[in-house]
Amino acid sequence: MTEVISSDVSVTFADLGLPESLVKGVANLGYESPSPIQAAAIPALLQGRDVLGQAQTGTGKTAAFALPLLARINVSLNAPQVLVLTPTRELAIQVAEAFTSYARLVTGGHFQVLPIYGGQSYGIQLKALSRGPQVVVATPGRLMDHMKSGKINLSRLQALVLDEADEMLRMGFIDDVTTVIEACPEGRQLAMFSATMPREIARLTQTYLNKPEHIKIQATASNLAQIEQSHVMLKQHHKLDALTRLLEVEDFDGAIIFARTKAATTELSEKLAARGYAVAPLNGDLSQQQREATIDRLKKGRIDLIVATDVAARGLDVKRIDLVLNYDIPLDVEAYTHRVGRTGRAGRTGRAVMLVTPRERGLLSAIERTAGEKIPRRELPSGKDIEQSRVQSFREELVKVIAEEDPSDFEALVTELQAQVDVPMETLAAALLRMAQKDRPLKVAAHYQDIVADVRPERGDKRNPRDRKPGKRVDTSNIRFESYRIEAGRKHGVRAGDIVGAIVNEAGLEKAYIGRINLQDDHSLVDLPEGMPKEMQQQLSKVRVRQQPMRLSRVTG
DNA sequence: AAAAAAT
Repeated sequence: MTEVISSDVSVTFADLGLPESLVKGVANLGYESPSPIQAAAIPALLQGRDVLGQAQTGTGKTAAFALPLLARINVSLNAPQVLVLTPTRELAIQVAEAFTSYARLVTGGHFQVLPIYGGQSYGIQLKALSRGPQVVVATPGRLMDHMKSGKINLSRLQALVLDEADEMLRMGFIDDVTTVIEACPEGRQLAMFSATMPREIARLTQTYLNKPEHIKIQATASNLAQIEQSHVMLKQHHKLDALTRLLEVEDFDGAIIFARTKAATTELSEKLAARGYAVAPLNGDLSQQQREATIDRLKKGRIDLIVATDVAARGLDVKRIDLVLNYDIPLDVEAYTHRVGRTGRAGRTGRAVMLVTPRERGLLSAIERTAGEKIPRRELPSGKDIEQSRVQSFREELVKVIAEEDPSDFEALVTELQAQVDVPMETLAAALLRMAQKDRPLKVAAHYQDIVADVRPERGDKRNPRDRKPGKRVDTSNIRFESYRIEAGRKHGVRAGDIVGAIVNEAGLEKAYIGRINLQDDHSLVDLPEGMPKEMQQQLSKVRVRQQPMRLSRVTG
């Protein structure tokens, strides 16, 4: 096994034995020197050896197999010589595009790469197949369809590649993949690539590979993708509000949000669209046309956000994605690595934030164990953070308008208006600011006030009714549940939708706070009163956990 | 329990 720790940076693609046309081809695409996986895999594949290649996401695995296999293709033979299998349709399209771009300068004969996948009309594929493409990149289902009807001839196949190999050898795929492997000619080369390789599947690879070169690129500071990972611990029903807060504060170009189910992606996408985001869902229930259009729109910047199932977890290479939000924690540990790897492509930096509910703690530690690193916890952005971020983007817009749109036309009108309403310029500007903020208030930070005077214990001790539900029998005999009645009204400046926080000690309720946060549609999250001593904050947050923060939906007084 | 992959 070749364990590469760091590779010689002075190695060039030409040094690896690639023909000149391909060296020029990659140079035209802006690749200067091979990445570690490329440096190790290209020579082995050129020699015709089987390869098991493992390297982090975003480090050029596609080129690591595409370049050497292209080098060995007979361009004047119009029959499939290289076959790549991928777990999703989009990946098949993407890998086919990569092959085409590398081979642009390959001349002599009629070179073609063909993606074969479900959801696309048979007509196009049959016509293209009859022209005898040298490279076929396929998803298993449709490929087998063509194999059964004799529309694809694999007799001249030299090499087969399993992209995302661990996924291709999993339950759902293994039968199809085995069928394809067995249909390939004796002596064909076999290569498997993936960023992840669970132990039980690694064992399985050995039954297919023939004396493989096992290449494993260890993550080092220089080749490890610079992805800043973190998680937030919260309750399920706070997730949507948490997400909108994160999206407001995190500066991003393109982002991908991962949800657990197909239904959740559509639902969440609609909710975000209603909040003004340029967003679309992506899942396997959408038509293939829609799926492709959505990715295209993300690439071209017509949308900035997609909400996806794990259909988009692997391989998807969209350079502008700089933020990955795991709205739901992935159920399988490998998926985490792949989801997060949608950012930080080809040496770029990225961020990944995951929402975790307390009952998912175990999953989080499982992920940390396999990833071999801690995913630090962070707090949610506070109202103050949101306020700062909104003011900042408002300021940027202001500067832009002054620089690019020349607002001097309005200056005379400003003078006139000021004279008419007869207020200082600051007041006028403040009023204009208030009008300009629309549904994203610029003043949002929570303002708390002490309302201890109106807090009275509710008559009698109440058992928490939730713990009395059958099947959830908890011994509550030693726990005293206390309720407090908080009457606050107009005289305290309290309004509907305001939030109550309380500090409780052994003697009972010590202080209650009433506060308001002006975030649109965001009332379920409570910000801690500013300037409170740290230990009091802890008590408050503890109370929040045990007794839901009360929300005054009706105001008396 | 989810999603993916042929129709």
